[in-house]
Amino acid sequence: MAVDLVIYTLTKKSLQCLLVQIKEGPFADFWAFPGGLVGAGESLDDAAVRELQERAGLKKVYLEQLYTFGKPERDPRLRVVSVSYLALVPYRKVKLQPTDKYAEVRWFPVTRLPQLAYDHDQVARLAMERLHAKLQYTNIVFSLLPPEFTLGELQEVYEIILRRPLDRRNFRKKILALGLLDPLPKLRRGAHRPASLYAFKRNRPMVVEML
Amino acid sequence: MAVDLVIYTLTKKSLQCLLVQIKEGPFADFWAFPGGLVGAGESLDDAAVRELQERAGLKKVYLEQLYTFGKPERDPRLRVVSVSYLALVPYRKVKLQPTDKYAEVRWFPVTRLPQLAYDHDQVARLAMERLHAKLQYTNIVFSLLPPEFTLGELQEVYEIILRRPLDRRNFRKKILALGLLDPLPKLRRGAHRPASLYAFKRNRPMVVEML
DNA sequence: CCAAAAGTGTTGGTCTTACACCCATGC
DNA sequence: GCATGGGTGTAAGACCAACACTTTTGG
Repeated sequence: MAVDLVIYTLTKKSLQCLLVQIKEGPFADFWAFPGGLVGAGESLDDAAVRELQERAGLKKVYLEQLYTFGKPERDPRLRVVSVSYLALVPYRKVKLQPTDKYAEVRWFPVTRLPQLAYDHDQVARLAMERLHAKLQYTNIVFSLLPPEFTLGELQEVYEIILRRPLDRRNFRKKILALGLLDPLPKLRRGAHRPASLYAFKRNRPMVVEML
Repeated sequence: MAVDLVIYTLTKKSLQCLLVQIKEGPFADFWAFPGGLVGAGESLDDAAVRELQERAGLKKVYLEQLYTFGKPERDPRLRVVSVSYLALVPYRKVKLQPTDKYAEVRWFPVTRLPQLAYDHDQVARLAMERLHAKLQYTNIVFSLLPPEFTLGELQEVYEIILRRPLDRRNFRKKILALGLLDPLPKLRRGAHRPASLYAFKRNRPMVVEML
């Protein structure tokens, strides 16, 4: 009984996920999603939270169960049923934890994943599908963003994950009409015209037709 | 490691699910969703298919994984992680299989479920939510219907599961426009004006915006 | 002839999409 | 002054919801 975590974050204008390089066994040197066995007195959710903490030093981020993989042959050594989880973390808060459990731990853009161990290519596909879908009918995008952001940044997140351009005027109209955002009396100043900052009124997952 | 099945069917103008009455242990006499341990060399999906076969004498129906429940205390005797599945079966094809594993096995309308063992009330809630959602954006309704049906019957299925009335003209327009149905050169004759029969062109789950 | 379900179109409102120009700033 | 992203409105078409009468049959 194990959990595996697909941990997504946004950085360098791309969606990335955390992978670990396996040290030993038949999949040595392969990359995989981080995971580990579930403790005897531990719930699945607890195990996922713990794993997230051990890898990224984070608690209290968006975390949901994805799917359970249970083909007997998925791990050639012994039977391991694995419950996969999807996590969304804001890049700024992540502190990758040093560990000798793995040869390496690092972020990969989801468009350039290496070959994955076990059945983790299936996991990767499922996680992306789920993320796509949930982005459109829930507000979970907040968990990838810093507390304050511009509408341009918000739109950029959608464009990166959905891989399609959105019309700026329509996007702003739609999002503002939902009334999920508080306009802040501040501006983000940068190289160009300053942009108003916004914050989510509620940082709690809700189902809302976003697009 | 166990699987539990929420098996839905339609009969007597209501949505019903199959429950079993537990014989022994702390939940003796309680009703629960049928389920059982996963065999050593068996995949989760295979275990679910087997369980469906053992209870309802059915293969090849719609079956999907729902969610995995893994709180250590969910079964007070020993830790059992349970993977729940959702199945949709056409009532006419079901042959409830005799068994002495349970005190009783029978259909309950989903609106009148008894108190359930373990965490099966959660399972019941989740299964209903999933069914509601999937009915609207996939064509899985075909798995609850006989091969030939009238538009009135199809509409009735939606009304029963979604628990809201639909406008007949709009419903027909929408469904026919999707082009998923073949009109058959036959009529269903009954007490009143005969209705044309239809069949799904493809009996394979697909994502389609049905409503 | 009556009850019951089948069948059928139109309209108004809402929602979605497409589209172009000026603005504020840093360099 | 120019390059860059910020900010804004409108019009056409698609889609959706509401609505009532006639037909066909069995009993």
